[in-house]
Amino acid sequence: MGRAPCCDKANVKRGPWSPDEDAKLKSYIELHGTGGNWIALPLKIGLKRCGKSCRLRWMNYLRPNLKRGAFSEEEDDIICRLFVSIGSRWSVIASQLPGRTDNDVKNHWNARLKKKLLGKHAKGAEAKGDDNGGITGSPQQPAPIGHGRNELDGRFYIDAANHGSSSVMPSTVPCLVSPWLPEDSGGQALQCLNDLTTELDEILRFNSLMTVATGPSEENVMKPKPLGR
DNA sequence: AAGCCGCCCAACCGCTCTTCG
DNA sequence: ACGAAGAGCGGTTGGGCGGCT
Repeated sequence: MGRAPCCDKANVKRGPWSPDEDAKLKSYIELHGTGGNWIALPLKIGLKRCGKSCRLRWMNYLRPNLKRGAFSEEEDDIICRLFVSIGSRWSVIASQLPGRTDNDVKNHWNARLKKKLLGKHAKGAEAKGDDNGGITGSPQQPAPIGHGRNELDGRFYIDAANHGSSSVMPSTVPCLVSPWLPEDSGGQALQCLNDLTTELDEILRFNSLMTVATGPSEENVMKPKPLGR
């Protein structure tokens, strides 16, 4: 027996949101908050939408202080660095980019940065005559670092950051990282990766402490340094 | 001008995790 | 301790749009 659906799909509107629906959702949440129950929210407002859909709309589009438009070079660097360190933990990566949502980051990665990364790597591999494409694992999925909830649950990295234990990096990492590093040997790549991982741990630990102490705030977010390319 | 193609973004789907009774 | 419900997350899809032929 499968899991029960979160809402009655027959009686729920799907597809793009109308300005009227946006206005209803926005004004209600600004006045009353979410009440901690997204499933009940559309009923209260009178929207024929799934609670999950409301949450998504609010988080990705209606929420205040969202940054729209093109990603800066600095943001690109941050995304690439974090992706190299923790894989496709978009919510974690987005938390380091004030005003950006996980969906934004994910879309940006899939649309641009992935190609940028793979493009650079392809060039490098070509030059070195790397018949494996230089990437350990699937050529379409080059960054399974620490990703996969069963094998190496993403929370491990957060826990490592919060508790100061060391991180584990699979042997795939140097191949993946190399496009974002200066021309180097494997040893330099590993050293650079270690620095990166340490920095990430510090950042995540810092942000975690600040969030606990003062609540989430843009000022409290510590950002990684731009990549030296 | 029209058709094709690729890019990009909003939204959906299905899964796991967390919380609560 | 256990199960159900809700929340959150990452992967995927579909459609609008602009550029190219």
